[in-house]
Amino acid sequence: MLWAMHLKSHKSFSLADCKHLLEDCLQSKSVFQGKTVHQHLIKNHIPHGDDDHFNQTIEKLTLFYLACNKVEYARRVFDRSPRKPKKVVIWNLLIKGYAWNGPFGEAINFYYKTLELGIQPSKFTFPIVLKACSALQAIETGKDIHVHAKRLRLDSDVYVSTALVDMYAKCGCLDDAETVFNEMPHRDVVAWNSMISGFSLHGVYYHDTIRLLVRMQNDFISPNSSTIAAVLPAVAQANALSHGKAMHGFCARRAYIDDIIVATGLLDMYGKCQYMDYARRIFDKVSIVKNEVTWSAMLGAYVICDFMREALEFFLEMMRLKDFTLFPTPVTLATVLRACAKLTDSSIGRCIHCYAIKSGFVSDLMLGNTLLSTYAKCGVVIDAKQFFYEMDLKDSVSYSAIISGCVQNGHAKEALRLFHKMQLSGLYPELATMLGVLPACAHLAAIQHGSCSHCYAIVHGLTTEITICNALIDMYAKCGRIDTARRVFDTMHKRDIVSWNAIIIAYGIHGLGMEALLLFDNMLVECLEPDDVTFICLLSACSHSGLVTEGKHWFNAMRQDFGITPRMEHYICMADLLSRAGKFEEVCNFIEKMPFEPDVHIWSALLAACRVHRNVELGEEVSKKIQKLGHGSTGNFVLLSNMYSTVGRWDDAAQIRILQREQGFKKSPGCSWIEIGGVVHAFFGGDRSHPHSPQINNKIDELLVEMRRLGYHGEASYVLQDVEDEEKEHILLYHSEKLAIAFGLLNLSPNKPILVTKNLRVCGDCHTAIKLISLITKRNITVRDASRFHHFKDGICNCGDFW
DNA sequence: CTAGGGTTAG
Repeated sequence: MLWAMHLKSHKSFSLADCKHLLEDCLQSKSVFQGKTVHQHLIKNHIPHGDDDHFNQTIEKLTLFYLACNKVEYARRVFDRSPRKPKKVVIWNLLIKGYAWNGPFGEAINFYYKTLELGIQPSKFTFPIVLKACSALQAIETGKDIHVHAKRLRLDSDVYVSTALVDMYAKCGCLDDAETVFNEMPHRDVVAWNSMISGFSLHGVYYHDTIRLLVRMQNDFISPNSSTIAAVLPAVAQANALSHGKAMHGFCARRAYIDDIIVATGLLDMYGKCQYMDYARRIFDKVSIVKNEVTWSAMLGAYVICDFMREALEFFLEMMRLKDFTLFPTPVTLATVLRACAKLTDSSIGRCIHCYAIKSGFVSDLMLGNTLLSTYAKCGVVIDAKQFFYEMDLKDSVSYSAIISGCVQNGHAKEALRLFHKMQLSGLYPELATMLGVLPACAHLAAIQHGSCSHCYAIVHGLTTEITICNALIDMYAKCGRIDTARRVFDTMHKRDIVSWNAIIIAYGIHGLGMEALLLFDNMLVECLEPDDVTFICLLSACSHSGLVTEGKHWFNAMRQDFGITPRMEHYICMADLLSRAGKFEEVCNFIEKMPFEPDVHIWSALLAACRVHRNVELGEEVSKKIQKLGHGSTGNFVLLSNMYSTVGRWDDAAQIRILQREQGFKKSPGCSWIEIGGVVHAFFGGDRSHPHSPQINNKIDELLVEMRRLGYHGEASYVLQDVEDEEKEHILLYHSEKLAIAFGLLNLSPNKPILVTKNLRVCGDCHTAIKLISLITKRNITVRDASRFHHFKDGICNCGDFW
């Protein structure tokens, strides 16, 4: 009313009018009207009023803008007014505005500005500004402010000291938090809650959290619902079901269960402890209104407990609810996406993506990162990459996700490129980043990148993490440095089952089966329970070293002595072990007695052995079975065709190749690579694209002369094309592994070992040739192929010519 | 109160 009157009369407002108007604005929250009054005040009244008037007016304006959630306007009150208010209450208001809604740095800036102006902070200033410190994890600033509080003797105030405890705890400085906490003259429930939630937040301190909870009760302070809500996530993470149940009982007695936050916490705890029924019962029984967090937690419980169908149905149920106060949030969507990733169903993922776009959530960083990793986990790495490039805000999680996504889908080189890009963009690699980078180095056998990553991990204190060491063991082993892998293993102060599995298979792929068995014995001596993966590692190690008796023994023992039922993978290892050893009758019996239908991998293992042992009849039979299963793969066509060529049945070999082409299977080209000076050089068969190609070919010709003298003639059977023998030798000479080795001989000093990596299995002719090259050049040559390491030395390969 | 990236085997 007043407002309209004045607008019509074109009269200017008096100071009293302004105050009235501001009250009015505070009620209606009309920013526009408030701004008009603000401008008027600056023009006409603020410069002339006395201090009291000035302070009152500024306080009202600030309050008004903050009530409208307009911190930036509130700030303008300060910036534009001709003098600065001297009352700390007013400054506290603005600091509070920033400390609650950000940008948090401004809260700290304004705090220091009050100091500059000689205004003494009050006991209300400290809790506010400390909140901003914890939001920014600005521990140094927090400590500085702690000193100020001490100087003013405000640090013993219960509000201030609780805020200090909270700040230290949230910044991870639990020792400092506890010191302040212990020095408090008396502690109320809020102080206890700050301390407890600090420990609870950093999930690793579960026992300290519980210890505090007990201490709290000894102090005759009873936990309230906030205490329980703070502790439950830690209980959930620690999978401490018995504690969780006790808390459930406690909550029921105190009727805390009617608090939706507590109920959600309990539900989530049961879900994470795999107690689906209890979780659902809480969800159904809750008498108060459930919010979107409760729904998301329930959805998460379904996903964790592996009830995927139910999870998706539950999500649809939530979408169908005709409740306009309940919508899926980014967290809900991220949880459904986890279900998609587990189901490897990218089509549902795409639907969620669409929904996210429609509801304006795509720019949510957490959701974006989940979406990105879902695409990668579903194997559609192209979509993952596209989404990654289109994200306008990326953090280290985004990079970690795309790096792992690339590695898991076989794009290791791309992963290293992205890692480099990440560093250029000023983001710091974290634990999870390195857990993506190290497997990339392992895949590429890029030892220089690998050891650089190792250095990075040491400098950043990551080598205390078991997971990092496990990845390092694998990386060194796959880069041919079995000794370094062992050193990492030996110097770990704590090992888990993955560490043992990694080192066992490391020896396995290097053809050191006896060492692998010895390590397995050590593991049993240390009273560590082997798991199903351990036996896959062990059996595969036996297979690579032809340890048939030992393999059979442990295969039987795993069920009888360790209570582990063999999975398909274990049967595949056994089929591989027996057939490599040429025990065809035994392997056929073994397959017949399997408790499930043999899959394509079983037959592939057998087919590969048929080629090595030239067992054509069985090979043909096996190949028919593979065809029947409809799982023909390029590798199997190649094996069969190679087998026919080996025995000189060229027509049949050609027939298979035609069939392969008809069915649309392309042989992936053989590719070998070698890392020199941190650069990975890759070669394809007959490749002349490398700048040093002439020198490489000269080197091969030079070697050929000596190899011929030692009786080498190209093993024509390894050439797929039906061409003249002389030409065959020519094709064989420029196989990718030979090119890479020649390049290594040219570029590495004689005392350095040569490591070449190949994407497929090494070809038989190359195997013979490399043995001779190791003899002629007196060099140790290592070739890592798709399944294992071949160490060539003095004309012998440690695989014993079986691979 | 719910929530993103992650080591071993085939």
